[in-house]
Amino acid sequence: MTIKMSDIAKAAGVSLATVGRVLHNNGYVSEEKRQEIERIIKETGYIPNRIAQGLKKSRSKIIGHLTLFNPNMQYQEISSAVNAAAAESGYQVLTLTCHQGSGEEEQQINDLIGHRVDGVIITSYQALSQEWIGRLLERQIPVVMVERTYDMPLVDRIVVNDLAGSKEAVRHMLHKGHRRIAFVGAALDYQVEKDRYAGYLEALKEAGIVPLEQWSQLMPGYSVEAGRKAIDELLHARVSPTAVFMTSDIFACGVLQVLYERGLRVPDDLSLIGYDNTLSALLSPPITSVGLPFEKIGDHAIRLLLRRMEDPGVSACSVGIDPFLMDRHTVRERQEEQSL
Amino acid sequence: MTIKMSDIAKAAGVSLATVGRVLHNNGYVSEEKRQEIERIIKETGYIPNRIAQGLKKSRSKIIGHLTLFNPNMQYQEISSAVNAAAAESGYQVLTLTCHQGSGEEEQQINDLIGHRVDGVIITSYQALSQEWIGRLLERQIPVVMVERTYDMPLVDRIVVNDLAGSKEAVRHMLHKGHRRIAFVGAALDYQVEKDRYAGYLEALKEAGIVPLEQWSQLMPGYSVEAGRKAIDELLHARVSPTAVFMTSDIFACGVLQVLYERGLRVPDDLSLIGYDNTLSALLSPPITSVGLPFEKIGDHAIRLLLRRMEDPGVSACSVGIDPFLMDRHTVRERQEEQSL
DNA sequence: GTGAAAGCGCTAACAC
DNA sequence: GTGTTAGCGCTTTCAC
Repeated sequence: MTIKMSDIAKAAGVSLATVGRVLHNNGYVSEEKRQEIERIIKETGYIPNRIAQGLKKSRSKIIGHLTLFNPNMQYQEISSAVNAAAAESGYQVLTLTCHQGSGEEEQQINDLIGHRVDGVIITSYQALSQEWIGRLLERQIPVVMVERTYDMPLVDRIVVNDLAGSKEAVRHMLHKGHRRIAFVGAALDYQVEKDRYAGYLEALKEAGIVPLEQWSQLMPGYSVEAGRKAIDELLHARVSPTAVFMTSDIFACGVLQVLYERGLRVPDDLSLIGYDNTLSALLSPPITSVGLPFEKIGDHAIRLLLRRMEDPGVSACSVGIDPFLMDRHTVRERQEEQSL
Repeated sequence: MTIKMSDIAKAAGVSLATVGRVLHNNGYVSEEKRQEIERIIKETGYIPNRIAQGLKKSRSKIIGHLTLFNPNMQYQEISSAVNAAAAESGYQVLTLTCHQGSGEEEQQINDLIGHRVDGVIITSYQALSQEWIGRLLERQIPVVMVERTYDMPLVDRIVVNDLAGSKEAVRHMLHKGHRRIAFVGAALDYQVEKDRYAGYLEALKEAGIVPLEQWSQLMPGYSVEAGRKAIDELLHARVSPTAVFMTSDIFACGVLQVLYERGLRVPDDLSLIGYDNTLSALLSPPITSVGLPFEKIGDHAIRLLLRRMEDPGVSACSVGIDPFLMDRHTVRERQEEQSL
């Protein structure tokens, strides 16, 4: 049998309430008894039963995190940041990792509700429809969405300024003298990808460049294979690009593989910039990538959740996060005369 | 207010017990009432409160998973597999990710105990001393260790047959005609690394080869940087190797970077095999790697936990898992006359 | 077939 | 300063 509060009380010859006062450090307890109770707690290694606390207080002190399994590591990074931030506020995180398109949503949402989580963070969960989120809201469970968000009342959002991120990346290429710049991204079904594509187009527009249609490779999803296909197309373009901006490091993996096979070098033969700043550091060569401040994202997510727990009716807010460019020198300097 | 069992009972005009019988599908309930109760449950979207269930049954239906944050993705894979296996048995997983050497252990163990997890899976947690594991055992919480294990009574283990894995990798190189084969691993503080090194040595011994001391690069830890340093040493060896076996894909990242910088190609100039089969598929070129069957590991971990929950006194057992060689053709065929 | 009731371990309002 | 007590939502034994 595990030791419980009443055991402590009995051993110390006091009531449950007094033990409770010592544990929560509130109310008056004589110094003498306090010492004695603390001694017994330490000695017996008593740890309060969170389940009982949860039942009593209608707070589980557990936060749910719905995320995707993904070969890229950004979700792992966010998950880690969320865990750390939650722990600081005395919460634990129940992470449910969904495999895209698996139809596990209902079960997962029910599991979270069943455990009476105090809030839910949804990270880049493309597959999760508003209906499921509604199930949480009905029950007054605060929800924060990260990166791929819906504009729903009562749902707070953390929005990465992807337009600025991709614009900065493409501008970096422009400053280095590139004018034939290609884009590799996923289908424009989601806001993130729309923004990243818009950033690309805007930066070019500022420079007075109209990109060839062939230079925009919009792939069905994020994968190494998609990266391979994209670069294959680009290398066969009527006018081939001198630089390629990709909306995910996972595309970069495929791109680098094809270049490697053909004996083309980065940045000598082609300049590259990726996105997420996760895998990019591990590749050959390590590539410049747009990075996200993961800890900041985790902190904000928890903060928004806590805010809404205190005041469930507060109107939804949207926190903007600025990405940064992690330069690993994979954009080559080009001379004027070389440009198109 | 969330809806609860008594609400269902009231709406159906029956007692709590009858609703309970319907929910758990045991005991006799008239078909009529059953239908009515089921209808109301569906209509109201009632979801049982796991916290109350947990308190009553002294079972949280939560399993703890202690793991490491790591740029390699093996833990993410294992985590995913554990989640899936747990879900199949009606459990959820509370994953606590530790950053090596951070001293978070006590807090994390206490959190798990506080939540009264029904069992704990410990994955490759080099930093976790037996003392902390003892805290769990004292409380009769079943523990399964994966990969880096201690030989403790009542602790079940999942042991990867790393000796066989690395032996197979090195034999593969030998079959292809290599005789100058180098080893890049982490310090031999842990059994995994000892086994992997032993497999390397045994395979060479079988072939009657005595490796140069310089060919064994035992690095302080797993990192890209360590991979870079190791290959640097190997390229400057008195007699340079034609093939390199690495105990982690993360080393391969660094190795490939250095080779790339020097214009050396894989497998033309150097043959490579990695370990874990995670990052290896993403690199340029994708490299042959020793892979672990992650789902199997997750399944076994959960199975062992469930077994011990039923029968806490059962003697500790150790499940062996065989790795496999994922061939991506990064070991070049060598002619006889080229060998040493 | 169905219901009443005790109690899981803890919290907090209230009484002394 | 300290103790008593009424639940939190559910399970399950026992009685009818």
